[in-house]
Amino acid sequence: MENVRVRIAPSPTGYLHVGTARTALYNYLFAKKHNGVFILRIEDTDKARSSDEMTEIIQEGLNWLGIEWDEGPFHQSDYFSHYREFIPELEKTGKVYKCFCTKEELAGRREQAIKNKIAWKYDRKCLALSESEVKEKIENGNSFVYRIEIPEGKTSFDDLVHGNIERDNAEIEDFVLFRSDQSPIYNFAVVIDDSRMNITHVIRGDDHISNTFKQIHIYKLLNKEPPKFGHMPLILDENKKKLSKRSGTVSVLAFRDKGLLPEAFINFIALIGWNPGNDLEYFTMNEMTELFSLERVTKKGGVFDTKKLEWMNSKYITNCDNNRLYGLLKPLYEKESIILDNFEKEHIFRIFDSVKEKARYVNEFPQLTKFYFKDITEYEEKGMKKFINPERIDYLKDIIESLKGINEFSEKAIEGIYRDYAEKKQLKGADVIHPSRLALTGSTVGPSLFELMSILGKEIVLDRLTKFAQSAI
RNA sequence: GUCUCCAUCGUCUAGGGGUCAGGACUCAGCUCUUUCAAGGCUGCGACACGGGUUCAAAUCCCGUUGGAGACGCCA
Repeated sequence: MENVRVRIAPSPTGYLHVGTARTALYNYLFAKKHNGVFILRIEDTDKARSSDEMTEIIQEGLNWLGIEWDEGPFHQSDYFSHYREFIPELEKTGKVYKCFCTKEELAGRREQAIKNKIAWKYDRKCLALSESEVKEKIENGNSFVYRIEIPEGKTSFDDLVHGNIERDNAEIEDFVLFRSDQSPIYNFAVVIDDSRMNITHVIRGDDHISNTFKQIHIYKLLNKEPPKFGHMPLILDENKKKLSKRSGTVSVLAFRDKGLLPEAFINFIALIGWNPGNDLEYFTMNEMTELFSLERVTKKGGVFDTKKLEWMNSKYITNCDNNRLYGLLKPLYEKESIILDNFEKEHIFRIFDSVKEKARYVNEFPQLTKFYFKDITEYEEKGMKKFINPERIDYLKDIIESLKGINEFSEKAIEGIYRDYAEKKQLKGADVIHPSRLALTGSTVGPSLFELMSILGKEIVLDRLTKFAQSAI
């Protein structure tokens, strides 16, 4: 494939939508795969709803995900005054006409049609206007929009994922091209932009299929060659509805803030609506680029399964480099008044390693590892009832004495003490381990006891254990 | 309502005339184990329905049903 040029054209609505992110990903992958160009274009025709800040948020989201664009961001609004330059050319075709129907009139007739159970479509009232009538209305200062006259026949295109899609033109209304203020309507602006930017493949969501028919008519009117179109299945919520704000979290950045790793998110989202054709489902962006093809995009809408996303994230966390985690987690720990820089990096890394495979979200780390940094003030009640009794406190006291004798406070040495003691006293390991865990972490769950003791260090361990033994009962 | 798209375990999906219909997430159980996870193993679990074509249909065709999307001077 030559000179592939693709784009995403999000409208800046305040956040980067999950669906937009996946569209961006597929476009990006497609471009990379074919050594093409991926363009970011901000669809900010609707001035009232757009701002620079929103545009930045979109870029921030894309950056976070590692989706890089080659050109842009371009702003549709920068080109705003140019669209109307097409009006004379359009009028010359004779396939565009002025419509003087007001919004109110239209709304009334539409309502009536619905009442009569007739499918509403613009009724071409103004197409019937004579030249003099048009002139008169203009002179009277009536405002008008431009509509396209859709010819009879059928419109079809060869969709890259669905195959041939056809629609009777009778189903397509004479839609508006320019508003009464001469600003272009979305479909027109898109065609002009895509055409100007030499977009070769328009890869977007299924919800644009009906727009595609309209856009094809605009291409025809302008005598331009339309690009290839590929419509991919929508991402659905748990109710199988198109993923929307109502569905819950749809903002990509919100997932970041929740503690997701971008690779996990990308990996997960790629798999809704595409697969490499084998059992592989854990891969990097580069691997994905190799594997990707439009032919393997599925047709059925896919549900966004948070459980699977969490599983994916936990896998990525387990494999995440400690240095990177450190950077990610530093601010999170600071919120808990824990300053990571006050400790040896090696020490911190051991702490990370001890909980890595438990975390589903990066943000869980501070809570999971709090006991390493702070004294224990509260002990889990259930655990106290279950594991603590006078006898066990006596065991603990014995163990404290033995622990004192260790020079190198290693996992192995510590385990030796516990095992020997349990054996000597004919106890189960659990009888001595659980109370210690409780004393050291305040909890019944956590990393391996011997590992966490070794990380904690002899001094703190003896201190906490002793305090506990003295005050627990 | 009209048009368009879609239809394999609860979810993501593989398979596209002959398969024990495979994998992953979830869930359950077992195992490992000092706990929780992780890991390993096992299990539950699907071709929407009805016709056709064919020796043979989850797979091809038609229909039905179901679901979704689009129907703005929004994008």
